[in-house]
Amino acid sequence: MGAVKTKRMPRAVREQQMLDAAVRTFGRRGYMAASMDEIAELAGVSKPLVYLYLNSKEDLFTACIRREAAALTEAVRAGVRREAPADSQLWEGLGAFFTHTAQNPDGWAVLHLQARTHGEPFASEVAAMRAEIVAFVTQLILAAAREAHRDPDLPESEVAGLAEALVGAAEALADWANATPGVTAREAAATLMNFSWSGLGNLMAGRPWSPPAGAQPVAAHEVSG
Amino acid sequence: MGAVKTKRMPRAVREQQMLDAAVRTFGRRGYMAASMDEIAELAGVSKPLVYLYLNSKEDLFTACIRREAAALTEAVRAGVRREAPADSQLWEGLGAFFTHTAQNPDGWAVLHLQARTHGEPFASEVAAMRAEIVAFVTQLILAAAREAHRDPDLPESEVAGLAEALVGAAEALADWANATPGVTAREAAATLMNFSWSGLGNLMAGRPWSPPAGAQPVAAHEVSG
Amino acid sequence: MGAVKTKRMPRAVREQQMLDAAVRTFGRRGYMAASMDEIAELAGVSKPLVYLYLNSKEDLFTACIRREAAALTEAVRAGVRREAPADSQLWEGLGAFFTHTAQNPDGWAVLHLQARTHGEPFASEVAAMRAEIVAFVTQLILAAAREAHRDPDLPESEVAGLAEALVGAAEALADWANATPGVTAREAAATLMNFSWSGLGNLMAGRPWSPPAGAQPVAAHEVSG
Amino acid sequence: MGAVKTKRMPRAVREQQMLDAAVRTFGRRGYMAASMDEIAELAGVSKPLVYLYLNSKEDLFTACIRREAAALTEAVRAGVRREAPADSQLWEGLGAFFTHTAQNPDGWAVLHLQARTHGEPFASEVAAMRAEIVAFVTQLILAAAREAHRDPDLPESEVAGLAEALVGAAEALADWANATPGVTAREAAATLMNFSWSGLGNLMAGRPWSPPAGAQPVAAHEVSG
DNA sequence: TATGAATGAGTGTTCATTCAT
DNA sequence: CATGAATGAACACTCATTCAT
Repeated sequence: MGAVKTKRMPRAVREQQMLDAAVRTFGRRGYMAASMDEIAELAGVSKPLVYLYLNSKEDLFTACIRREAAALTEAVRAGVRREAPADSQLWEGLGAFFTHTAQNPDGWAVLHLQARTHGEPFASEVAAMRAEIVAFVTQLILAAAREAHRDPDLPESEVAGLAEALVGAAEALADWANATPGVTAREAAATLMNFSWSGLGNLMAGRPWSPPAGAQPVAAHEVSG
Repeated sequence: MGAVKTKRMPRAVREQQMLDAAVRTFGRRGYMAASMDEIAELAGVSKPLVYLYLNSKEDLFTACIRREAAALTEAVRAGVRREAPADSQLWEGLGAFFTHTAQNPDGWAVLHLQARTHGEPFASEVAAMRAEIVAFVTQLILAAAREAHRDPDLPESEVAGLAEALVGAAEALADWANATPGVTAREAAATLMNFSWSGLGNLMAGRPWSPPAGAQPVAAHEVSG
Repeated sequence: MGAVKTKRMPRAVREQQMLDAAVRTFGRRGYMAASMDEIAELAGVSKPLVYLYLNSKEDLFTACIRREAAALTEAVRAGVRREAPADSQLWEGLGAFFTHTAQNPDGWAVLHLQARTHGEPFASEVAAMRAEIVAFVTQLILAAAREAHRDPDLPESEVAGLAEALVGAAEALADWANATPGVTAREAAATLMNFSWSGLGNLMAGRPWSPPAGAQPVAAHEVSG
Repeated sequence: MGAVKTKRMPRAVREQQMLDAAVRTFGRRGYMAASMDEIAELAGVSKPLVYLYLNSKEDLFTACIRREAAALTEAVRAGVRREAPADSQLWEGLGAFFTHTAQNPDGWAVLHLQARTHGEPFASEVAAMRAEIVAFVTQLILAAAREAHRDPDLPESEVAGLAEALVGAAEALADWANATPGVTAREAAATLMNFSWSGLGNLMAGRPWSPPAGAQPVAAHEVSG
């Protein structure tokens, strides 16, 4: 199952192989239960090489967190057209988010489960990424208020709480979609848009949210597949 | 800080002391980083006694999960008047939930962080509790539809997704409230009710949700205290 | 060659067994080349027990140094009659010193070779013991001057240097006596008394130093053996 | 602080750079704690080159011992006028010895501390050099006896012991002088001449040894500098 | 000549777990 | 009922050493 044993690779390539193996192992076993032996074997290299390139288990885990956090935020960023209306941006962002977490379950487990469970310095590493996302959602909510020609008389902390709730819901739905066969990224995004934009009250009243024309909730290749 | 060393306690009492120590240690250090030595010392007993009563680290952790899961579900159950309208029940349940998680941060960490991060058999143990809560919320949503005199033409899986989203949002807000000084259980519950019941769209339109008369968002003793 | 495997010893006894094994191993292999595995095996216990009782390799080595330093200074102290003339005291002290180092070659190696070669905190540990001995010799030299009814117009630092030289000569002769079959502690002591008390010049002139009546250069049992 | 990285040096030069780095590292860290990585980096070359030129860590250390032993004996030899009286030769030899050890503390540490502490084959390597010095001192003592027109009725082994004592005292004083600010090589030599030539007894009687006219206790360039 | 890439073997240390009392 | 004494098994980490280029 490990990578084919190829010898004499340039350092950059080997490092990525190691990070791949580490993300997979950390994501499945957890930070402490993962052994450097197992990671090295899965990467197809000897343990000393892992230490030569990545210094320590702690540094290796931190590198995993950073790489996966960057990949996730980049995926969301790339999926959102910043000039679109607020609900379109949210719809697109959620689509990109659920698509990415579905395609990278181990990376998602590292970020969402493992990094938060093993104290400093890992927790703050992933907290920084999460804060970035929460800030983005907060801006979206304020933009929606502006678009509705309303002063956001909601206090700051109230908006922060709403953004937290939305992000938390998205995280839970990502786990749920990964664990429930047959639920696509698009469906998860639609469920969350309905929930968050219309609210349960409106849903009950028969007024669901519907995707704006032209919004792209998931990557093109996913739709065609 | 450990329990005062008293001799000859009845078994049930000793066991609770051990579970107290274990929940605290597991919640703060994590499952793997917690050592049986530390737990035994914190409980004020010798290590062999922990093994005599609780068999193994795995069994001890499982016992922690079960006890904390039971305590949490019981707290929510006790906070909800089952004959009240759906939104009242949700409001009361959320109040009870945020109150309990705020008062039991270690137990909440065991359930929400540690138990889910260390594979089987712990993950399914806590998944069972979570499924129970999700099922309760699902029933609430269906009841709300009935109260609104609408057939729930929403497909089953759609409702399940909504319930997952709501529960996920609640979990995130519990962490947020615990980490943000000055946010009370009542405020967290109100934020989530607004978010989930009215939806962001209605909030923007100036139609927030407001607590029904007679609903108790938090346990009575909390209000009086 | 290891101690007979006896089970369930009281802690104090086991600790001495471990120190015995450690002194022997450190003395022969050196601090770094000695492995905790080897020490544990030689002591007839498992490695975790060594750690349980003695904490770390560093602490174990420090404990060895302290025990051997205490034993050596105690042996010298016990061999010297403090009310005797200065040269008698030196003669007795040297006898005790050479006897002890001959009977404890591993302990002597720990003190004289290993502890000084591996930096702090070991070096200062043994330096303290050595300083004590140098101070004792310094007092002896000053006492000799007083006995000769001379003001010691030798400057302080000069006397310190003489004491250093005498102690250094004793250390070298201890190694030499241990390495040269047939050289007894008594002979080594006599050689050094001649060298230091009479000086080469006097020896050449046919005026060697001779042991004062009643002085005991070596332990009684050694003489009879 | 390492040598400037210059390419294409002749082999002999590169080898000396490596030995310089090795002596410094071995002298400060000890044989086992010194890593080939550190030595290579300090020498400004890659690790394989060190192995190409010097074969192994053991061989490298042996080469260090040999070079430093040769340098020390050569320094002493160069400082002594072989046709002078015995005490002059000793005085000059000691001066050269203390000067050299003060100027080469790392080399002295290698010879006096490290090489003797790590077993064969290093111990016998340095023992050979030491034996040479002891033999030289033995000859000096016998020559002094001849000069005093006395048959050395001292037995061979007695003279050997005296030489051992003198050399041991010199070694200890070298360490002492290096560790004690303000003690010069000349003072150390004078102290040891007094101690060994006159003896404590004569010192007490007010008959110290005094340097013969024309004797050179330290290298000429030191005096002028 | 010179080196970046790579590893086998071993180190100190920890921990869950079990006896004998 | 309760514990001091003890260990098998594993883990993170390091280092001398060697290829392939």
